[in-house]
Amino acid sequence: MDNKYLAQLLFPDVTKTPEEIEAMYPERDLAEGVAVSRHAPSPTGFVHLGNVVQSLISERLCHQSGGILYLRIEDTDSKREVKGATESLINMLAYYGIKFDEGVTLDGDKGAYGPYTQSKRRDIYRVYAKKMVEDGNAYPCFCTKEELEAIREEQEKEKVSYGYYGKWAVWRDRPIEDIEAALKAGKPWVLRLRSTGSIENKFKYNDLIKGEINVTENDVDFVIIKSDGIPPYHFAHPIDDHLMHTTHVVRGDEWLATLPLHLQLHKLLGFKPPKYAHIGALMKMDGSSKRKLSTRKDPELGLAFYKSQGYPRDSVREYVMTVLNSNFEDWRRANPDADIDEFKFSVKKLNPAGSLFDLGKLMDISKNVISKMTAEQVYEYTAEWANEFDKDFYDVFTADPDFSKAVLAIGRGGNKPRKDFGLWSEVKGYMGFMFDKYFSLECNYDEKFDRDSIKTVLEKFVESYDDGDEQQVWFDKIKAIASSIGYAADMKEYKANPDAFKGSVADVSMFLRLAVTGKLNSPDMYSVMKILGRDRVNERIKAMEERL
RNA sequence: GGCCCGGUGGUCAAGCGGCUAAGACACCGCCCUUUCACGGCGGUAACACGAGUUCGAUUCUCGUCCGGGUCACCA
Repeated sequence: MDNKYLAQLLFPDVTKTPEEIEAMYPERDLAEGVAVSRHAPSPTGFVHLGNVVQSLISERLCHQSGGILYLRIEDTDSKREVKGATESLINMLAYYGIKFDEGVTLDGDKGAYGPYTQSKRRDIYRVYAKKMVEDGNAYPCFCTKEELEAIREEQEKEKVSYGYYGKWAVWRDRPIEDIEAALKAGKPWVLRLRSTGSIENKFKYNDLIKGEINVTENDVDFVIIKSDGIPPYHFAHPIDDHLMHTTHVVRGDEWLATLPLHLQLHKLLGFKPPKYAHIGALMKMDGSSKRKLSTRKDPELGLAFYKSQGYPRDSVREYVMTVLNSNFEDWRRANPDADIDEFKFSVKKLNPAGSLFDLGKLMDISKNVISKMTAEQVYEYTAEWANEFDKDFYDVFTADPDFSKAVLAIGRGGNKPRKDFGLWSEVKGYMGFMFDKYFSLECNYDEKFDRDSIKTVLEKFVESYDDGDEQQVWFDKIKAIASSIGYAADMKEYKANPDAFKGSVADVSMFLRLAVTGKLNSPDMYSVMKILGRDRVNERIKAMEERL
């Protein structure tokens, strides 16, 4: 068959040559060993934690070596595309601190290797598709969906592996006349790879993460140009990554199965394949078994969820890092204040299996991250979060910034900061009582304390409270009250002989705490009262007296 | 089902032929404490199973089992 003739027949619109395209994508001027990688999601409208994991690995790989990271949008499947998805993708990745050097941005493409959106690269792909035909590496297939289904059914019956290969590849060796006739009849067609591989041939491949893996050559004539004229991922990937000079590809290990195909395509196109790093998928507990995190089934694990729950961006990053590199936590302990990017990330340390996502651990990390922030930072982040997700609280919280910041400053700083919350959404529960609007009694006094004692404590406190008192004076007064009603003023004394007292100064403090904050746990009472001011403190305590 | 990947405590995770098998989270105790916290100390708890190689296997090999992934004109 005359391949040139066939190529012209199939792609009469393609006039450019691969050489001309190549000329538009010159070698990058980078030192040897520098990584160029990309994050290449498809705009399905759902940003997953897996996106952060993947992009973070790529990002470290690139920036640690002084290389380039770019964002490419893989939208070759128009059916799956969701409007506005690209935008939210960009926003979300930016929110979590992934910095791209080039690629798609909110203001269009940035960089000299674009376009970075696959749907805009149709003409480029077709040049290579035409070349594939010219080289005898591809041919048109006019099978209908029904015919393909029939083939599959037959394969199921014969218990052979599925796919368009060997004798099942019915259009692979059709004479040119048949093709011309089908074309003339206006039948839709796809372009298929004329696979040169055989499942008899196995070879070893060295994956950056999985190490040496056994693979079998691909013998399936995969579709490389769909009937809409656009290539599927398999064909767009080698072309894009070659032209954009990608050196490292980080992707989920669901791609492992098609690695032979990708390698084959690179070879046929005359490209040098990038290094692949296949990472295990993030898992989730489903009943009693693990399963891959699914975009369909687990919307609650999308990034939008974390954001709306108020997980600090830095926490998510720290958490992902601990999952990726087990020595990260040790490093963090040794360098508590270092920038996360100073950590030496290593792909070799990546766990080849998928990890189960651990919300509890994330929360712990989050609490630590927040505990290291200044009151100012906590205020800003909380306000930012509340402004989007809890408007009511936002208004109250930001009405008097200094007041809020003063509350947030309690127990902050020093080397043993409080760790009360790990989510911005928890700030309201933590300090809401400081605002009359949210103040309420969340619990009540234990039955074991007699009401008269409580009442006496409250009364005496109001009588003596002066918000100008130094903390020591303030506490001495509380101690005095404790002693006066038979409660131990000194914890040591109380512990030594608990039966000699009705309770301790801790209990007395609790009486006051509940009255003033409505809770059993709260930041330091002295500071709380001082910020609240004498009037409001007395007001609340008196209100409590009346309830008793 | 075929093919591929994986299997250390509840979870994450060190370990690369010889260890009482790290550490972190969670959980449970105790201690510290001028309240609430923070913190400190300690505890429960694991090499899926069976062969083989070896003087010796969590580490190597094989089989079994289990889990996951993939078999599209989706990525």
